[in-house]
Amino acid sequence: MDVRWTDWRHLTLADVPSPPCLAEILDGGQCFRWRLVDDIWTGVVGQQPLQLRASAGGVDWRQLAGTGGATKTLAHYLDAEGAQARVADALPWRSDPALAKAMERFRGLRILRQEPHEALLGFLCSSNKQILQIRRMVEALAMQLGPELAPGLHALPDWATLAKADDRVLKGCGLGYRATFIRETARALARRPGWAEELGALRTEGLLEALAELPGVGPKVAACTALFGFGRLDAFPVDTWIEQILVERYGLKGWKRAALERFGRAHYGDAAGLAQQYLFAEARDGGRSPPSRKREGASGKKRLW
DNA sequence: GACCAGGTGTCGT
DNA sequence: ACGACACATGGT
Repeated sequence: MDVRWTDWRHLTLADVPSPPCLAEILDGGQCFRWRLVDDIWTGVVGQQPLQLRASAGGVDWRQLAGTGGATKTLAHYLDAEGAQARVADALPWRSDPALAKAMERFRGLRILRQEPHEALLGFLCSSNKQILQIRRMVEALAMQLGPELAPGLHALPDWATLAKADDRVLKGCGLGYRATFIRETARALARRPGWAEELGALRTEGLLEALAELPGVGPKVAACTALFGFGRLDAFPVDTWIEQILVERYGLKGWKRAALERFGRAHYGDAAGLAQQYLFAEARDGGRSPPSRKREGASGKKRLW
């Protein structure tokens, strides 16, 4: 349990997130690899264990003692130079009060630059599950099948490992019926190690179609993988939360998810996925009751982060 | 115990 | 093409 870390270093961020916003970035449901203990975030970026904490002007961070520098990795992962802040300004917030409110409340929110592998694996676990449960599944997969990088800190398993994994081990990770999705997708991708580069060469529309050919990948998981794993800011995942907020704020009752996805991409434009992230954070913020078909329970007051 | 969860696959019309 | 339902598991 004894992990040796370097001294803290500072990373300046172009658009500084507040501590709650940093929590939303790291643990709001776009990524499932970070956990918070005593104001310090611990996670794994690719093959690199890292720790983060909020800091004036950016974040403080450190890595395992004796490992190669991770400055560039982290700067890219967090979009330190602020590419997203610039495209965010092109979103239609001037004419869209709902979006403007969310962008103001979550200033500094950003899409993490995850690897395609991590995003796909994480969102293969996501169907019909709460974010907390997804994080536990991904953590279990790492602990059970991923290479150990430091005591208690594991990378995610690769597709070849997942393809060969004992069914009982997968089920033991709490995957439920998703174990089949993961095993079958792993079998398909283990045979082509260059899958991410191949798919990455496609335009977003083609990327979404290609991803959706994988078992367990429908429109929503494909959009999340494109957005979070391939950096396609024009991808627009529509889940229960986004569906609710679009229906509520734009009067789109009765619209189907495919139609809502088209609406989102048309209305928000090239950075629709970033707009989605603001709306998602807003929808889940403040212990609002989840989008329920039946009741608006007045008792649902828990913070998920 | 019933109901729900950042959906998807598979059936019926 | 669209709607309904099952799906494993864990939490409330």
